[in-house]
Amino acid sequence: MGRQDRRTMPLFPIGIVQSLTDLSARQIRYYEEHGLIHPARTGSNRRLFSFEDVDRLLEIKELIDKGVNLAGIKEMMAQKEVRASTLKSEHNESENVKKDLSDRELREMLKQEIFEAGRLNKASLRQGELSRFFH
Amino acid sequence: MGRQDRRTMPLFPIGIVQSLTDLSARQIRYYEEHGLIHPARTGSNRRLFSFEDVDRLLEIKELIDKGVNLAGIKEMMAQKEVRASTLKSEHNESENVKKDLSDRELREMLKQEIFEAGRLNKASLRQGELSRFFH
DNA sequence: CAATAGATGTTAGGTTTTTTAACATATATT
DNA sequence: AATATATGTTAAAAAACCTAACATCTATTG
Repeated sequence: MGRQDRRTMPLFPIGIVQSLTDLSARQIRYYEEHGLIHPARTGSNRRLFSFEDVDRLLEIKELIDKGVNLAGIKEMMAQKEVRASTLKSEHNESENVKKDLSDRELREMLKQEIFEAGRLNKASLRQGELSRFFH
Repeated sequence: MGRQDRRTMPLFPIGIVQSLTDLSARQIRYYEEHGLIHPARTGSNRRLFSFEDVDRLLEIKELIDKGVNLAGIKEMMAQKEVRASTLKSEHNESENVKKDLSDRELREMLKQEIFEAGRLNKASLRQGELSRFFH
């Protein structure tokens, strides 16, 4: 939960996001207009982007560079969403299993999870996604 | 090196830092004026704060809340600096030692380092420092 | 080929944020 | 009582951001 908050916490105004993604403000707003991203807003209507938003923009940019049009990108994002929630529900199943384990086993699994987190972190640096880069 | 860049990369305008730290802009600028933080500037002279800067501000805030005055905080920061560079040079020594190890040993140490990174991460969540929170 | 749709650039006018500098205030120290 | 410290408040200018409109370029389609 905490980790999700961090990925989705609104932090960056559009200017920072421009320099982070090398996209123009026009492009960023256009992608929002077409539902590819959903940045938060401040009380005074400024856009505020999370790490997750910036990640999505970087993915969008890559696909744009490959010649994929917005419809295609939208579709790919949607499919990715499906895959993610599938994985999540699978993960939840294994979480339920955990409920029946002994303390010792739990501690062992926790150690392993922390280790895996670190390992994944390292591995993901290669694919240039920002929030992973920053986590 | 990459990790250092991430901690020190200028990302946040002062407005975000205000909401992140619950300090007033006046306070933040005053602390800069007195050398407690050194935020970067954009080409157009706006302050841009890194995770490290925000961390420092959170530390400053804690000390302020404890009644420490700026001179005291400055001193504590300086001492902390000394401790950090001591640790760093110690770390460098152990890095030098590594140069003479076998591949197998190197791989083992790397695993251990990654694990430690994860462990430290967890532990530090309690003390409310932002960049650790986000790493 | 002409018309249309998609993606981005550019411009204009208005609002918000940030900056520095100055002055005000409250509290602690001398 | 005077001074120093820390912060608030205000003003004016510069920069960033907002929406909306119009322009341009490219690809597709009739």
